[in-house]
Amino acid sequence: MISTIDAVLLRILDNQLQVLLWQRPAESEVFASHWALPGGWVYEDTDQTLEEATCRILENKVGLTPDYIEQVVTVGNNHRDPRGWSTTVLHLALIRTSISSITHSDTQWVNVENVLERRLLLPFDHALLLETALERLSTKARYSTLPLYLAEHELKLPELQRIYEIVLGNPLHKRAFRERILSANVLTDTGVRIQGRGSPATIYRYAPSCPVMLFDRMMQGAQTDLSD
Amino acid sequence: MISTIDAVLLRILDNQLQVLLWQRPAESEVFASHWALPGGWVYEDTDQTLEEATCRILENKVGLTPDYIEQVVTVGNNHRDPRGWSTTVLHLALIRTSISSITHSDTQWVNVENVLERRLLLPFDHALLLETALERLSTKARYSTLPLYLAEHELKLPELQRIYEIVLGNPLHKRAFRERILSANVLTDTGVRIQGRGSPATIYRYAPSCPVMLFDRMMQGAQTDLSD
DNA sequence: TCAATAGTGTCTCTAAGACACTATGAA
DNA sequence: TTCATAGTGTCTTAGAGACACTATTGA
Repeated sequence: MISTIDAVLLRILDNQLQVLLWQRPAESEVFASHWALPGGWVYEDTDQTLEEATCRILENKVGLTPDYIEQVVTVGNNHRDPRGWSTTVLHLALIRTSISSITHSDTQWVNVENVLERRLLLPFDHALLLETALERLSTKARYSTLPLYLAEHELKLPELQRIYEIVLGNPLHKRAFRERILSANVLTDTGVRIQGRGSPATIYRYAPSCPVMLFDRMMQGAQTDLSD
Repeated sequence: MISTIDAVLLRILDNQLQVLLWQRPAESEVFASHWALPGGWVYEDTDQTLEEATCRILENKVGLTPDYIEQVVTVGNNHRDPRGWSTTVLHLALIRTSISSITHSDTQWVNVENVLERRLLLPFDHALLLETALERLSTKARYSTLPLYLAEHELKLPELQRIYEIVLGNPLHKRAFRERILSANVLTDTGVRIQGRGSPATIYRYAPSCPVMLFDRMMQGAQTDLSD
């Protein structure tokens, strides 16, 4: 049995979700040189656990250490790989933009839209895997602080709201959003105020190791098109 | 690599959650004749998908076809099986009591408490797997109609409330519970009223194939000890 | 001065929680 | 008649959604 690990590693750039793709080696038996989700085999001799294997693959093949990794689902069947029965453990990984750029040369960040709208075709069932991981992210964004892992350690609330809106695909109410996030008690006011185009914004900080906090209501988002 | 599927199959009897255990063969290399979670290998020649393999294993080894099966997590590491690296895809399965009894002779239903309180020791990491599956069930019970799959197709609302309370481990408010469940529109009033000790209860019916409906608030349960 | 941005005040609405109440029928 | 059980009425509460408002500062 072919047994692999795949990762959907996401970041936010220019108000868009981007996924990291990895170029399959030119000597691959199938889909040679195609751009795919980064993945690899478990090395039973050196990896103690699946989690360890996932970290190793991301560090070695891609060169990144994401702030957050979560197992999404395991897909196994006899048609996803032309070579025969194949199983993959799919992971969702999030990284903040500021540390996302130093990757290996056989990788590139692409807007997820390009894959979703079939402008960029991925091998195997990787498009479906991407969709599954994105669905997990947007579902959790409705009731948790998970998208915080896409933000910098020091951030402005409007920035974080924008991240949520990108992940959810719809606008949010500024008032409700602020109350919600601040009530989770993961952000501390640094006291710094940053001046931009308008009124100065408060800079908050979150602990890199802070847990994902859960709310007990889902956010629906705004019906109207106003986010402020 | 040893790659298996395991299932936590649950039912409710006598106001208790029960899990189905399966006796490992006497000739097993490890944990021979021990009671364990039912599981088995994927047969790449005959199983088309992981889901198919899961159903086959439950039908062949146990003799049951659960109403609901969901993948929970995949656990892989080098210490869960004394023989070496081992991966298992854990599933949560629910079955209604009335069809749960005709099982193979090398199986038995036991109260989950016996495992959780270490009165009954399971081999490998099966106790941990059981806890993981139970946590998934109780988490989902807080915001979905999932526990309906533990109930009969025709049921009284107080019965269903009791099932939720067993799964959640705490009492619920009758008023809020009724509104919630009925608002999900999965139950239809059969018009039948059943008389028991007290006032006659309305019999509702759910479609065997009805989807798990999600609420957008979590149920907290009652602080006080009243459920009616 | 004006436009863009951050942030607050406050009203409504919905569903959960709290609790008392009525209705029914077996023991 | 009593009491266990099913089911309803209605108030409170918390938080999301709606929307208007003030405050600050760069262009």
